[in-house]
Order: sequence, then C-alpha cells, then structure tokens
Amino acid sequence: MAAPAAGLHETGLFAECPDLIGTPSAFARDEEIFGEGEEAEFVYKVVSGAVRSYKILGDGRRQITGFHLPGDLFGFDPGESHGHTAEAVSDTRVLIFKRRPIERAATQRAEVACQLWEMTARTLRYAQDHMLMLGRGSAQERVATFLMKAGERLGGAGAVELPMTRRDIADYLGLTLETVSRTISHLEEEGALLRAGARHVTLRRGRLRQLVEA
Amino acid sequence: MAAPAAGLHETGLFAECPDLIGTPSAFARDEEIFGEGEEAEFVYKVVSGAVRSYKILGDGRRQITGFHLPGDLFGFDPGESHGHTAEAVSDTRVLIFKRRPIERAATQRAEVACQLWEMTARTLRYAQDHMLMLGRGSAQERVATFLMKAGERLGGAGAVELPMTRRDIADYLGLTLETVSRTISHLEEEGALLRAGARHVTLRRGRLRQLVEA
DNA sequence: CGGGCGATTGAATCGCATCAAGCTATGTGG
DNA sequence: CCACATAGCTTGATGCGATTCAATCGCCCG
Repeated sequence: MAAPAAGLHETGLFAECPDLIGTPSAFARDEEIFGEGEEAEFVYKVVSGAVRSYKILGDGRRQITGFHLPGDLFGFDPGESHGHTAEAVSDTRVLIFKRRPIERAATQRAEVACQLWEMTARTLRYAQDHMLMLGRGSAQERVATFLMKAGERLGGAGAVELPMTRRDIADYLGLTLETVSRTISHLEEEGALLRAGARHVTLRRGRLRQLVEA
Repeated sequence: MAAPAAGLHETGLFAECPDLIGTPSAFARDEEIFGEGEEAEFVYKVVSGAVRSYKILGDGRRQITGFHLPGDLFGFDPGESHGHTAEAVSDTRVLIFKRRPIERAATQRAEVACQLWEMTARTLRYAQDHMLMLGRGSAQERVATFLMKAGERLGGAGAVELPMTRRDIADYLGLTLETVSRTISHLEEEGALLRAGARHVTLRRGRLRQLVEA
C-alpha cells in the first residue's frame, strides 16, 4: 500500500546507537508533523496510528505519496529539507530521532550507510510500483490493489480497519473521493469485499485478484 | 525529465576503484539492455544516445519510469534482480560495470555507501515528483513539464532534439501517443513552442511556464 | 523515387470528474 | 437519553477530457 521504510529497527541500527533513543511524542488527527520545505532536523517512527506524506500542487491538488503505519520510519528524505508534508491521519504516537547523529554515523560506519541506502531503495521500489498504478491503472485496479496491499499490512484474516478517509485514499490513488466510493460499492456488488461501516471492510482476496488481473 | 542518477562519476567513486574501469558496449535502437527480473549483475553508464527504463502490466500497458541520458547511471536498483526492463531509445553507447565490486566497496567504505545512498535518494525524489504529475496533472501540464525538463537536460538555448518517439513520451506521462501529439500541436498554437520535424522543438520557456502554472 | 514507420488530425465513445442531493454515523448539548 | 449538528460517505445526473478507432500526412531511409 504505502512506503513502509521499516527495517532500521529490525536490523538494529537504532540499537547500535545508544544516544539515539527516540523521544516519544503524539499528534492529534490532522495535525502537521512537518511541512514541505522545512529543515529536516528529525526522523520519525510510527508507534501507533497512521501518517500521510504528501505533496501539493499550487491550487490545492494533493498527491499523497505514502501512508506510514506502526513500525515505519518516515521523514528521512535525504537532503537538507523535507520534500513532503506529513500529517497524522488519526491520533498518532511516534518516536522522534535527531537526524544529524544518524547521518554522522553513516559517514563513519559503512554498515549504517548501507542500511540507510537499503531503506531508501525500498521506498524507491514502492514509489515506482505506485507510478505504474498512477500512470496506467484503471480506477478499479487502483482501488483493488490499494485494498489488497492495505489488507496485507493492516489486516489479519481479511478484516481491514482503514485509518484514512475516502479523500485520503483518493489523493493517494490519483482519483476523486466519489470515484473511490463508487468503486468500493462496485467491488462489493461483485462480491470482492463486504463493508461494515465505511472504514471496516472484509476482503475476498481471490475475487479481488481476479478483478485486477482480468 | 527523467531520473538522472548521475553523480557517481563526478564524485569520483569510479576513480577510486581502479578495477572498475567500465567496459564500453553499444546497443542498437530498441535493443534490450536488461530485462525485468533478470539477475542484476551489471550497472550501466550512458556515454551517448538514450535509454528508457520501464515496467509492464500484464496486458502490455507500459509505464516508463525514466529516461537515461549521457552521463546518467542506470540499472542500479538495489536488490538481487532488476526491477525494470531497459532498452536503447536510439543507438546508444554505454560503459558497463560489475555490480559486485561496487557493493563490496560499499560495505567497507562508508563514503562509497553514502554516495550510493545519495544517488538512490536523488532517483527517489525524481520518482516522487513524477508521481505528482501522474496522479494530479492534466495532459497539458504533463507534456509542458516534460518538455521543459527535457529542454533543461538536452537543449541549449531552447532548441531541443528529442530522442524518443511520441509513444515513449506517452508511456512516460501516462497518456496515449495521440494525446501527446495533440497537446504538442496545441502548445504550438498557443505560441509555447515551434516544431521543425516531430523530434525537433524550440521552446518558449516563459510561455510554457505560464501554461503550467495557470 | 517509393515504401514504411511515426506523427498528425478527425470523429465517436467512454471513464472519471464535477455538481448536487441525501444518507449515516458520531458526538454534543439540552 | 434523545434531538440535533456535523463530518464523512454514498448515490445520482451531467459534462468534459482523454482514449479509441480510423484516415491521412510527411519525413526518413533504402
């Protein structure tokens, strides 16, 4: 679904930098965590909740480039300033890390730099897959693919609790919220999912995959 | 326009790896350089000509993720296998480097790893800007932006010699070749450019920028 | 000079956007 | 505890921009 950018934790980068205990912090729904163009002083790791990263196009058109879920690291666009704005999708708790010590460690320890490289590379692969959807996918393909990927990350057996609104999904997929809503209704008619309230869906993965590949 | 991914040369990574003198090689127009899924044994640097990297969606729909021009490095998607297919847009000369020694150097020398990280990060920024176009731009915005970026990379004063076909441009921008053609005609009517043969255009940058921002 | 591929242009169609009501949860104050 | 307000979602009607299908056109190369 999104650009996880996890892995630092698991691979122990943070464990190996004793000074880099993250500072816990919390953001309310829709609160800005950082803005595009601001100096990139911190890096963030989601503990609970969800975060959206997006770019804006002058007149307000918004493209969400990724959602960040618990375990994901975000805000580490290399460069002096943030290339995105990040906001809490729902009430969210994060750990905050200073960016400088991490970058300093990277200049001295090759394995740290390699892990950062690997992390950025993973984000790049997600971005390129997403480009394929945005450039070439129909509305149905985009929504079905989104739900399947969301299901893998959020769901257990098939029940998925979506933290984001229809507008967020639309801005992630390059559609309007009406089209997302209609498409989900259509998928339900086709037997590809069941809704229980707008945010709670149960996926029929096989059926969904059929519709995407057909 | 594309995902340059240059920088390794200028920053001397290759100079510092005496074993890594690139092997010259040449590809004819439309010849495949490597295919998606193949083992990623080599990295390539464009000497002359142009290269397209793309992904394919089952039924033949193609999304070009970037064009590579002289000086650009490509094929360095980290991971064991290539995530793209690469083909020569026109007759193209490249330098070929073995990937292994570079990665080995990265695991030992932090500054090498940092350069690779930086390179991937630059590609990621291009990909994310492109996502904004694909998700939210009109045909006119996409084509005008493409031409301006192509002009910066290929053109001197304003005369641009496009190495790729309308279909290539369309598959890069998520449009059809007819729409690209029509849009270029329309831009010419608007006084934003002059054509001298399909591949040769002279841009009026100020006028183009007006149309994109309006 | 002729063949052919790529580009342009035209006409009809379609998918998604836009505009516009309702609907349904959730939460708040009386 | 219920009425009401509100934000988010769904559904419907209509329009538009891009695609699709179909002819030419024109440039380049043999």
